[in-house]
Amino acid sequence: MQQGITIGNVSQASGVKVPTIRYYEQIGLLPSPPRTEGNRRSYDHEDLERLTFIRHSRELGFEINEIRTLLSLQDQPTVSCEDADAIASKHLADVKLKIASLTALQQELERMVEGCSHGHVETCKVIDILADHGKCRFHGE
Amino acid sequence: MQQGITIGNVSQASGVKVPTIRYYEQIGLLPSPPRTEGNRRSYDHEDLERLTFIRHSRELGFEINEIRTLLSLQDQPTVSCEDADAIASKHLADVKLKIASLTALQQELERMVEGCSHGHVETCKVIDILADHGKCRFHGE
DNA sequence: GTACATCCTCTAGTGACTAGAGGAGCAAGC
DNA sequence: GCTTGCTCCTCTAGTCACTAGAGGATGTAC
Repeated sequence: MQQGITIGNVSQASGVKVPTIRYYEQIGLLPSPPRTEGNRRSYDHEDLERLTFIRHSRELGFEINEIRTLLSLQDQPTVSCEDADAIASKHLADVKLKIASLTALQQELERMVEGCSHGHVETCKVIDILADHGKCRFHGE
Repeated sequence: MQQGITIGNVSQASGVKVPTIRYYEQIGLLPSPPRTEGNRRSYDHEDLERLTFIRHSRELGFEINEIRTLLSLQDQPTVSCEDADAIASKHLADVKLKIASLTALQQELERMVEGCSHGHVETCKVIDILADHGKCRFHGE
């Protein structure tokens, strides 16, 4: 006789906000749980694990559709994990690119801020660099 | 007798797409240019500079509202550049945080991908780490 | 004159939520 | 039993910075 977990409790336990949980149900990422007599959602331990999986994946920057694939893979333990590996590898490559781009950006911003004369806008390096792309060393993305 | 630049040309020159230029006009980031007899937008060199400023700022990750402030600062050259400096400094701090977070994430993803057995999902590190937050060393953001 | 490119306006869609309205259910204290 | 206050329900609309597409007008090259 296992009684269900309320959405509030599953939210606390998983770290996913209540409206977000309902949103995940709406888009089919989380199965619709049974309801109580009073029409409240009633979750079990498996739902909590699934939500934790989702939250963790989101934290790691995976998109909802990638998570959809990862979740369906998790449900089929005997399948080859090639797909999961591909998703993670692609994601890793993206992250590396982003770090490189942000590092270049950081240098440019530092140059801007350090160059700030703390005087008038006329002589401000911040505005100056933004206005004239030629003075900028950042050409990332 | 200076004749106006078409939206297509100003788009090419600035690197901002045509619909985006119209969008910027709609939200009041770029002033509405005069129109030709045939109702086409007619830009001048100043508009091009402004657009370049916007594009560059967006590339550097500034938000539209920050750009609004930076642009209005640019228009008042005798004002103190404190505000511009504050915006850039805050942005720099954000970027540094993001780099730190992404670097932790990168390590975690590398651990996932390297640990992949290239076998079945059952023994796949990728799925394993996502499912069990305790096995993950990434607690960033 | 006829293709074809470019332009116009307008509405709606994207991703991943978040906010708010308006109402119902439930547990605790009096 | 009754009130208070919390959690829950559904639904719609808003966020950010664009992007896509419909349906039509204008401009230009041959």
